Amino acid sequence: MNSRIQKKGSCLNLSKEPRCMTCSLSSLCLPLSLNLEDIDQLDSIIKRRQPLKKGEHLFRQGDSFDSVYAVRSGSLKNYIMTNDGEEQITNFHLPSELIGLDAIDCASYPVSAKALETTTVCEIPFFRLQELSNELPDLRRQIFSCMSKELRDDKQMMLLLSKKNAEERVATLLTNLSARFRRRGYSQYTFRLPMSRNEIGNYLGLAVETVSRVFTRFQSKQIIAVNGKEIHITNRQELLEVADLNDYDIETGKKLVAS
Amino acid sequence: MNSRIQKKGSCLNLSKEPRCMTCSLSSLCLPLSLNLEDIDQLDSIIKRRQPLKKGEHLFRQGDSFDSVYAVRSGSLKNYIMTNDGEEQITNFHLPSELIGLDAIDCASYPVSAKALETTTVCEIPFFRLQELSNELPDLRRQIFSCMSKELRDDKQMMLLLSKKNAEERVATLLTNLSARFRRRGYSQYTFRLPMSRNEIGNYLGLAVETVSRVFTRFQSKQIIAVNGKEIHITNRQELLEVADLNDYDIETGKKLVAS
DNA sequence: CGTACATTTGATCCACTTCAAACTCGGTGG
DNA sequence: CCACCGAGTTTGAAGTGGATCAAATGTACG
Repeated sequence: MNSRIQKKGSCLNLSKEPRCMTCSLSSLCLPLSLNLEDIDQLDSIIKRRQPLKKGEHLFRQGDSFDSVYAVRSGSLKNYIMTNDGEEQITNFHLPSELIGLDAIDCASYPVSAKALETTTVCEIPFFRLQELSNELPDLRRQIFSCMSKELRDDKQMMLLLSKKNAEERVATLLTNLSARFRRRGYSQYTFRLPMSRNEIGNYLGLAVETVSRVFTRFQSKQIIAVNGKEIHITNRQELLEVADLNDYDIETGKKLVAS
Repeated sequence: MNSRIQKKGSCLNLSKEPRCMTCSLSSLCLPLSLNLEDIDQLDSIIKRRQPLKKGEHLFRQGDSFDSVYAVRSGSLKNYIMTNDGEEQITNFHLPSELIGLDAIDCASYPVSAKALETTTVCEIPFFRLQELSNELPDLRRQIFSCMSKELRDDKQMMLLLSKKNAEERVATLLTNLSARFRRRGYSQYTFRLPMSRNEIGNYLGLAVETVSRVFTRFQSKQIIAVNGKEIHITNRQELLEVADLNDYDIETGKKLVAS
């Protein structure tokens, strides 16, 4: 049995001196198409951090910007503040995902990042990443690529917030999380939500109560099984259909959403 | 009277061989902190295009990606399609603004871009921009900067769609357009909306009728004066307040939006 | 094992949507 | 020159999805 057999997702490199090359996330983090030599260089600039406890901030809106982060384990939320102190969650981050790219031309972070659970991250000092990216076109391309993907995700989020009803929103989130867990090597059918119902509602532009009711409705329709934060997707096909374009009520055939 | 006196906004360089250095938008477009030598190089890769007529596409979702564009005059909308053929407008673009950065790591454009009126653009072939940005760290930084700004704007849009009511949404859009016109050298108080009420509603996640009603309400409150697409901002202060956090009804003191 | 907090469930309310119809305005052809 | 057309816009009236309010239930944790 060789090291290739290790279960994905459970093989985080937790040694004292972790290195990008041996990190189990390397194929995901920064999805790097760098050659090994380049990875060595990237490795040399990455700083490890003490794990964050649930509720701790990685950084706050307004903090001076100096690093991008890659999530190694756990999860975080990004949020911005309205003038009257409400928060609006703009993203959730799971392992292998990058945080802080939207600050790249700023003196300070435009959003806050807070741990949803115990979380470890790799810190990538930006000024050094930038120096290094001057020499490595592939690395540069990867950074562009990450930002560009985030832009596209944002547009999808606008569509969701602007056009989708409550069921479609929740179904879209579950579908999305499922795909991300899968990509990390976890089950796409059974997973644990790292965020509270409140945070789901905040993110999706819904009241907590509505999120809860949709979960209940999905359960009675046998689409998912819910136990607290544990989710099991029972009928993936149906969930996908609800997420994408459930314009007509299945029972009545009546139109639910305007054109 | 010297050339400095020209009215800003009406001094677009329309000669046969326009150059970035002499373009009146140069201080805005790509907000370039490049030195003159660099500008010459940028200039050499920019292609000019036939003006687009109202309703024509600059590119469509799915078209192969090869250029970013800077708007020289006129305006465009970006939109994505839902599975059932509805459109969701994700952005409006006024002169000096860049289009297409969200495609940077894609083979094809993830959104469509359509002219709202007669529109001229500068085409910047991306492969050449990328080549050139390899040599010019400042240019590279500007591209990052533009993408990063768009990311931040997107988060604000999510907040709008998720938390703001109809009046706040419309006020936010007007405030935003006002600032952008101002930045281009036009009046921040009097301007012409390049988009229809329908497009405003689509963008803001509201029904056309709601947009129209808010306009009427703002007029009766003396916040703006509307004549078709012509907008005059009568009470800027009030408009800003409505845009930012009008949580309580001015008349009744009753809470309008949940916390 | 009890207190605080998260989630669920029920009942009511309301901002916005939907449906319907009138109106405005630029263009166009008789 | 004006009647007419169609698209865009406004206005009115009614309906509804989700928010809000209220309260019960479930759950984590010191």
